[in-house]
Amino acid sequence: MTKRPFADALEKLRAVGLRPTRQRLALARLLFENGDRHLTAETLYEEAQAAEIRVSLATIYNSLHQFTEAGLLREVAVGASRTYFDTNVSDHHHFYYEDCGRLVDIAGGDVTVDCLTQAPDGTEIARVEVIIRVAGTPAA
Amino acid sequence: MTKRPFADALEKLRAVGLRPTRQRLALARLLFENGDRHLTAETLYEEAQAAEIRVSLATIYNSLHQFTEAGLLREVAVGASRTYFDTNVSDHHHFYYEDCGRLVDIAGGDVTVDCLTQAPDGTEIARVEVIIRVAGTPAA
DNA sequence: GTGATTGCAAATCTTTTGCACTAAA
DNA sequence: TTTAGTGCAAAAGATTTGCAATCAC
Repeated sequence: MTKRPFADALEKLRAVGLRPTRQRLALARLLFENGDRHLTAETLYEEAQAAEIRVSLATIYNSLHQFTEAGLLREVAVGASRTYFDTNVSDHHHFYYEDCGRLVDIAGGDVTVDCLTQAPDGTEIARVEVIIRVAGTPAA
Repeated sequence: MTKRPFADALEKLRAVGLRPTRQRLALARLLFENGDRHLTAETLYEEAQAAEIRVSLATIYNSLHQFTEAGLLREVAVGASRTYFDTNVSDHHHFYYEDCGRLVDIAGGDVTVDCLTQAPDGTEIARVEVIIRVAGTPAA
């Protein structure tokens, strides 16, 4: 990590043109100071409460979407029950542990996808998403 | 298709041990008589109403899940807004048109996935799901 | 008959929205 | 000051649940 957590979060927000409010700064620190993470709005909300950060659930949702739009987060679609956000925005894929609902990154280079079928005219590929669904729970 | 739609639906339900009620038979016919389809509970409900089939939304949900558990349908996770069900249960993947929300099958053989990372001990791969997200709307 | 299935309406859960209040520039 | 951002509480949308009525066997 870094030794200037506050300054880093500030810079991160400024870089994408988001006004660095108290809430956004605090959430950015929770999100980005602890390496690659996968979390839901509810998870982040609980973390914020545990850290005594005063922020509403509505603001959590707002921030998650703004961060995503700004490219600081990525949405991962695993199912219809809730939305996961990934702090790792580099090109990579996921294991999804169906029994515990956990997501685990697979490094981008470790998965190769070859598709013989073209996207139709007038369209272009936005992203290729691979989810490897796993039964059972990882030891970790 | 076939020339015995009713008998086929009946057989399909019997084969998986689901009691062939009026509702399940009618839904099975809607689902399986028209080739490969991707639909949501709401979509199927509207179709049923259009076809003058008396069935409640709760029963639609029940049936979709029972059919899925029985292996007659497959759930496709594209996002958190709603659940899609696919009548094609063979090994294949999907294009997802983000602008119109449509799913299109990609034949199983047309996508190759190579993963160098193993699933952890004590777990096993249930399914590999590839979704190619496409911006724009297909001509069709 | 008897247990499975259905329909309805209410409940639940996640996410969004409207709007008055607060804070950043 | 001026505009963007926040919190609250209500609304919305998808799905589930409880339970009495109905149906398949």
